[in-house]
Amino acid sequence: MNIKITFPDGSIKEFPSGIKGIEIAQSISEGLMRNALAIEVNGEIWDLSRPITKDASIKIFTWNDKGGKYAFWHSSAHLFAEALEALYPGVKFGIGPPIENGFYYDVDLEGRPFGDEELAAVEKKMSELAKQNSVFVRKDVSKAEAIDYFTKKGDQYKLELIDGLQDGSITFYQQGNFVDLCRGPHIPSTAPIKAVKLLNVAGAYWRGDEKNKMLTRVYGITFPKQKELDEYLHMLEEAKKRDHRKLGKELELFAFSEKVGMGLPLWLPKGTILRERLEQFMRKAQVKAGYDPVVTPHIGSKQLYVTSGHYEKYGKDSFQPIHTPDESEEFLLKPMNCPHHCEIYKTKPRSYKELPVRLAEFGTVYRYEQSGELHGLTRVRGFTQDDAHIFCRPDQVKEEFVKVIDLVLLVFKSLGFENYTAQVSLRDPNNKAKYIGEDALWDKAEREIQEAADERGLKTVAVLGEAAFYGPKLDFMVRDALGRSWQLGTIQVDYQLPQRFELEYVGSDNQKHRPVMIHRAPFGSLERFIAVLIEHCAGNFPLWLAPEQFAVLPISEKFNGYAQQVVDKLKESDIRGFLDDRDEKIGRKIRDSEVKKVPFMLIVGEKEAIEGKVAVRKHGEGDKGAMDLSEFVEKFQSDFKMPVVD
RNA sequence: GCCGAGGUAGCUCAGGGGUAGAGCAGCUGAUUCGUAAUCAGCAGGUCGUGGGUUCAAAUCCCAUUCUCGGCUCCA
Repeated sequence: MNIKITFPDGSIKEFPSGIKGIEIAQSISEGLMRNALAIEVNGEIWDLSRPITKDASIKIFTWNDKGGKYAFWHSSAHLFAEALEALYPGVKFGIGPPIENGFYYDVDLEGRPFGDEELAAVEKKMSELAKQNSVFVRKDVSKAEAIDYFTKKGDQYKLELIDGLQDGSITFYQQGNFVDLCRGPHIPSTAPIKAVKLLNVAGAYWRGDEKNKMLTRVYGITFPKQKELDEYLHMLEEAKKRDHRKLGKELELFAFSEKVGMGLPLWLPKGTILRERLEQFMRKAQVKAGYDPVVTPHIGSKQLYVTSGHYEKYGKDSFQPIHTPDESEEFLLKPMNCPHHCEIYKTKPRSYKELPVRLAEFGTVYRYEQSGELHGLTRVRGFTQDDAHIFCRPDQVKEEFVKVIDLVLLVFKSLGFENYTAQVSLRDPNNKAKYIGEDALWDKAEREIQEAADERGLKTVAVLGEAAFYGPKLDFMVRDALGRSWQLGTIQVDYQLPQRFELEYVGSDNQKHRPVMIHRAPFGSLERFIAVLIEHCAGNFPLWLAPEQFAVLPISEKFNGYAQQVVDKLKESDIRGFLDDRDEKIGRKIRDSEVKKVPFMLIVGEKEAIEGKVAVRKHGEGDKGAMDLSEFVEKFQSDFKMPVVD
């Protein structure tokens, strides 16, 4: 009996029933057969050795496909497990999935030490085993068989996994002496795994629950060619050079001090310029968008946060209350600006005619983050949000939300953030106790967010369990140099705080109504935004943001006088820079400014002094030739200016 | 908070029981120079902190703190 196989290009061929993926690959070309790693059959990824018995649409995966890489790395995880078991008999295995770059395996070494030396030994064993070209064999097993096997082996983690599986849908995979509970798919054999690197060891709670035992997670990556591994490792090295913590130190943007306290950044003069430029940019954009700036204190009475619900939710895990000499008073460092803004809203009766009221503040907030969470500027304990709260009528929610989306997109566009993900952060439906408020309002808010995103044609990804405790969010996620994803901009619809603070407005019907609040921060926090910005531009900031836009470099001390005039004139035009009047050769001065990533170097010597010119050199590009100072200013004027805010 | 690895001069790093090292940065002097490092000299550290072992500790042990990689968390 024949079956119909549909190829990705839409063509259909007939094959005998029971044909294997690898045979289909062979029928196309010998080359494809050699490179094939897995096959997609009707949307499911299969082993190449699994017989296909029904009509199917197929796609053959090679190393160039994500599906192919996943199968490759999944098989590599098994190879790792095989090597580990060979060296550490009795080791117990958790889960070992492929990930975006490589794979990991969670293992229980029962206290046996596992460091760099052990890593290297396992790595070596993996390469040895790979060369044996063991075939990955898939085997259907009954639940009883599966339980029996792992009971004998004494692996309680696998037994726990089997417990959650349906009888009849359980498969084992074996290569060499190693058998694993696994749904697959796998590559045909271990031979293609030519280059192996175990990257690091970390702790990970079994099943991601901190109440469970912590297992040892080993991260690794493999490639079909050594060269590809070398390139990957080189790429990692390059990414590390863009790490904002490294550049922040080198470019003197910010610092941390043990004495000040962990997670409390100190902004150095150059970093402060950067920060203030971004702040000015946002202030301008917000004035145009109808926001009113406000300022509120850094602390607030405990009662404020009891009202908002933050105290109940985070009180124990926050900085603890500040006490006054009169013991009856308690104040909290503000972890949020919204309660303060609610109180501003309440300072007078509001009419439906004046809504929406948009209150904006660069509010510095303090949150007690767990010590292990702190990470450069991306996760800190004191940071400044470009916060604002929009108080509007229910019929204005969508329109206001869309306007905020536009503002976030303007920010991202102005700073060249093109690779963001718009994430709709929803409630975890299985854990509603984590959230406050009625279902109906949550559903409404979630619907409004999705509609607003759709209206702007945003491609969104919905993620359950990521909502704030008072409402769903639209989060804009951006990756850092090492591919870690961070939340920057965020927009939230909130029906809860207006209730808790009993916010009201008088409608056209002369009745009291409850406004809706939209929380929003396009940058998110200046700290995190700047961290990601640094990594995006590798410290080469857009000219309008650069802390130092130019350096004037005299050829020798004889021209320091003229050089100073140049500096003064540029400063008059609000262009930032400095004079390098050190007794050094020009090559040295250029090098130092290049290393500091100063956008423009203006070199002045005898010729320039006589002609009243500057020799312009652009960072990373080189000599642009001599020109009048006014010509220089004019030529790059648009770059010096802050992006136009529409 | 949890698991693991680290902390030596301002920075990057060597040294792993026997008098604290290098390069860069800094300071002083010489040099006055044309597009990515001029030369010479000087100075700089209770080896994260606190205990312990030892005749002797940067080095070995314990505790603590901070940093790094993950996990959990993230208003």
